[in-house]
Amino acid sequence: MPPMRSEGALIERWRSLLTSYNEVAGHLERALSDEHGLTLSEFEILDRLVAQDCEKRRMQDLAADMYLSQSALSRAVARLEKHGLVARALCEADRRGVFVNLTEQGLARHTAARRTHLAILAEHLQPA
Amino acid sequence: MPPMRSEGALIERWRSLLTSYNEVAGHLERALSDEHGLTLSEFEILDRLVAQDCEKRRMQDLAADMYLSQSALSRAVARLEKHGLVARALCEADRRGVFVNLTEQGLARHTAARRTHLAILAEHLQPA
DNA sequence: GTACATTTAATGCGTGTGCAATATCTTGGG
DNA sequence: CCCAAGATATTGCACACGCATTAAATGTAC
Repeated sequence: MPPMRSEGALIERWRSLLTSYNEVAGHLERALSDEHGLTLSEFEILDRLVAQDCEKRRMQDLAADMYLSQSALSRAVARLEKHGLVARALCEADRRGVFVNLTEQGLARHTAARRTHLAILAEHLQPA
Repeated sequence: MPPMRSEGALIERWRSLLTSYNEVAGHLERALSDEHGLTLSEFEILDRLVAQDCEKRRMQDLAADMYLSQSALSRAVARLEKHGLVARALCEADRRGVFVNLTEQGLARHTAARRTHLAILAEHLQPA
């Protein structure tokens, strides 16, 4: 059996994580939605697209370092495309794959939203 | 302007929080649902009911130290009641209020689910 | 005592999510 | 060449959530 003494600490850390996450995520989602019309997931996708190099923009590559399920990612990208922030393109080398490319609008939106993002983090993410 | 040097660290801490949360919450929700038919929120409600003293079981008191919105809490409690795990009772002193009481079944379900909860935390919650 | 504001919980509604099933394409074996 | 197995992305479906609204009870001012 695992040591009993660690259970309390384990739960405490989880509660702390849960509280911190919900505090920050709540404010972040509201702010991103109200000020920029973006879901947190949508912002995270844009954030990865501006950072990653061009070769790594297929759906599966996005999915690989995100927390979203395959279907949620697919729909989030569909929403972004519908609003003109990304463009999907067939991958010619492997026609099963789909490339996701940032548009000018998408880059601009991310740049604007990034300010809000940082402001909310500075305000609500505990320093330790 | 805030110091630029802190921005990177801020984002890094947020990313870390996001990753940890989703890792643990994902496994936790699956396990609680598959093995005990409980949502994470429902388990958290039960968990608070077994811990709090009798005077603090009104909806608003539950809401006070939870991350859920008022409506989400209301519906979660409704689900728990529908499955016989809690019972709602009118508060006679202030007939707007609603008391939430754990049933025998609710206590038993929590006891069982708690094992799963701890096991998942031990397995997926990073030690630091 | 009646009218208005406040508090408390429930409900209508739209939406983002995960799971399972599906569609399309690629790869490997015969 | 063809067909089964695997990989990749999308879609059907049920559901938990938040926001805004509503319903009911309490409190307050006149």
